[in-house]
Amino acid sequence: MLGSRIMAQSVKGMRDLFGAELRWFQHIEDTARKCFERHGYREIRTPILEELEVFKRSVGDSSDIVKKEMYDFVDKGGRHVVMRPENTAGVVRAMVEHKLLQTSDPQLLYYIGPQFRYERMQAGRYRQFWQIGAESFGVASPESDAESLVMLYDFLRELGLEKLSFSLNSVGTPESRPAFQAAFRAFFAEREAQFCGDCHRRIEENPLRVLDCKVPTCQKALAGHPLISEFLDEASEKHHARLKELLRDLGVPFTEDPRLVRGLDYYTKTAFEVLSGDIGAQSAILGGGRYDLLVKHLGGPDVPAFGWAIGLDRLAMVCQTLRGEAPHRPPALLIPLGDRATGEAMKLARSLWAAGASVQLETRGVALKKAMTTANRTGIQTVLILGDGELDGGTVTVKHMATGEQEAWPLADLATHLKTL
RNA sequence: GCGGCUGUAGCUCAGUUGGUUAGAGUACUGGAUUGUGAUUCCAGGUGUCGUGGGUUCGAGUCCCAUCAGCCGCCCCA
Repeated sequence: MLGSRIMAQSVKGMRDLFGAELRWFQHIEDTARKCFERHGYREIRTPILEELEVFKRSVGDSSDIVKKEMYDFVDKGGRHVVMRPENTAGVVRAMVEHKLLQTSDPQLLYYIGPQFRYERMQAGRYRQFWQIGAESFGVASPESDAESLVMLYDFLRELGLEKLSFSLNSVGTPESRPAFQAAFRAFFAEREAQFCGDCHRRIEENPLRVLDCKVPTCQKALAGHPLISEFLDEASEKHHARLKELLRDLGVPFTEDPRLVRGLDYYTKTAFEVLSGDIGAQSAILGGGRYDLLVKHLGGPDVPAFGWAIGLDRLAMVCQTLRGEAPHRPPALLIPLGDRATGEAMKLARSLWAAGASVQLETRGVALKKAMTTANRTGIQTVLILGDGELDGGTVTVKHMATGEQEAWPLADLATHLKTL
């Protein structure tokens, strides 16, 4: 690299995770695993690269994701592959490929991993972003929707997000939707001139999204528009009514949003999302719903499914805003003083590690003052000082950084003491 | 993809109508205090002024391009 500099900069939209933010990621992931496993969900990990066709057939050709946001390329074997823009399609593909749905047993799965979309950068929107999601296959009942939503709700509460509320809607089925779409198109045609250019595009590609338009004149023109709920088939309607009843009984707060639609084409019946005001315009932190036809559509058996995905980057942002530092327990710092103690400290630390205690060992051989400064900066709460005096007495001097208090602990009790901190 | 804003020390920022040696706070390093941090005092280096080109006797400052980030839209997690 003579005469030139290495560009020390990550690729646009890609970022490094470390420090306080990564601690939130870790805490959220740990909490998710614990919550989901408790419900009987098991982890699945699918590849980042999938065949293009997987997303074309699941997410939908007309979606922005497939039309312009995918990292796709032709590999050396001539395969047109995509870095997954979401994880549901890959999970379904895996379930079908491994014939895991040739059973009447429900299959409950969750995933945690990076996803990729080529989008314009903005706060909370990255080109590599992380999602946590859960999918349940094989159960068509509203009880299944409710179980999944309760798990999600309890997970978010465990993270301390108690004020969030779900927006809920039913988008019906392919049988019920044409009637609604026809009515909606007719409604649109009557006042066509009042709608913006984007809406004219939407009415062709994905009519439901016209309901989402934020242009004030469009919202005005939408007054008295046909509601999806007026066109629902009986099964969808009963399903939706029962789900709402269950959620009320279970104390899961939700508001009905008859205009709620989702960007992915595969949803049927239940659709929901949660927004947060804490992250600017990038306000959707999670979304999901029922997708009873996707499995069959991807070549599998006719198996109903329900699932959702959370944006981990945005969730971490919300947690940081609401709660500041992620909960974490830094280890104690063991500082040896003098040659004799330096040798003994290593053995002592080893026995503490073996006993399951958390101890960081000061190995620089620096002055106590210097080591204390480091401890203070690192947020270490407990410092263990081991010098000649302590060695002779079979103790270690323990300093509690918050109070400045010191005491002598017998070496024999050290591990148990540390674990109760 | 569309519209707008910003880029100066590790961090937060100042820097006059272009003017010669680029500043403050904080953080950092050492000392006051050789076994005690966060407080106090003293001393010390903070830097391709995002990058490249242009205008000019002279550019952190003006112009163009480019890169990165931010805000709104679009979309979504």
